[in-house]
Amino acid sequence: MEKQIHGRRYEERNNKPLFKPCAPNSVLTRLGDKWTILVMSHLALADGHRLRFSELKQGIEGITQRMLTLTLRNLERDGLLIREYFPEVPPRVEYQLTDMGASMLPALEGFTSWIRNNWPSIEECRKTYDQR
Amino acid sequence: MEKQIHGRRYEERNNKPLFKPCAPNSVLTRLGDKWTILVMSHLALADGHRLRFSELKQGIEGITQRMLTLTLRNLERDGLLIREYFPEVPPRVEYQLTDMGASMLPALEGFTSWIRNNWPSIEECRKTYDQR
DNA sequence: CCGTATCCTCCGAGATACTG
DNA sequence: CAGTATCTCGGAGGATACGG
Repeated sequence: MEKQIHGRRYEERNNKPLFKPCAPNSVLTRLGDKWTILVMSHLALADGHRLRFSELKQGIEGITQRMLTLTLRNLERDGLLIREYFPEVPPRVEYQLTDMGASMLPALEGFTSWIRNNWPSIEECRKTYDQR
Repeated sequence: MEKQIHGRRYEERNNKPLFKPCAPNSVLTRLGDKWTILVMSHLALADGHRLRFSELKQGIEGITQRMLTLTLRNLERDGLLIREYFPEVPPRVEYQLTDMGASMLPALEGFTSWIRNNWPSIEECRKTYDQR
């Protein structure tokens, strides 16, 4: 029988729960990396108005060309944004969120506010734990 | 001036947004790793009833002693669970979520369901993208 | 039983340089 | 302008062995 706790599926074997790693976790993994949320937030702020590569780069402190490219490619691969290439000289490339991409950050907002509310406590716990 | 989009803070410089990496993102990073959510889910299922190290290990498919230990230590460090050591022979160690820990997965549930709803589409996009 | 100690491999991610 | 191509380093995470 398939059961769930807080949206996480698990099996029951010999009356004991069994949890398994699963692929959809890769979505959380991506969101947890250093740049993904910043890129998506910048695009969300543009709100349908497309942004150029250079605009994104300037709007995200410390990101390198390479990491921006990788982050954008991953998001494109997942269908969260659309890349549009204009073969001009010099070249121009514009990015915008897909509908699915635009729906992602709002869906995350509940948890974002949990983090904001609990962050001071977490930081405090880390300090306490680390001094020993 | 401090502004926000979907709970993400950013600055405004020369009328352009500027996003920066921030420390609270480490919470998402941890949740994105391979084992953290599985460990927390198992503890959440126990619902206040404490679990032994070996119970956790048996209930999470494929986890090694080392990774379970590391995951538990990180969660303890963040104040999300409590570790209780009983100096018996053989030794016994029990774990349970703190109140903050117990509130975490429910806060994440909205986004979990977003993932579940959009996962088929994401998988499809990846396949399409990968064949070229 | 509940870990720690080693060793190893792989990949994320930064720095830097080059190009259509 | 918007990228690749290399190189490098460190840390995540697995396998295995040992210890209180």
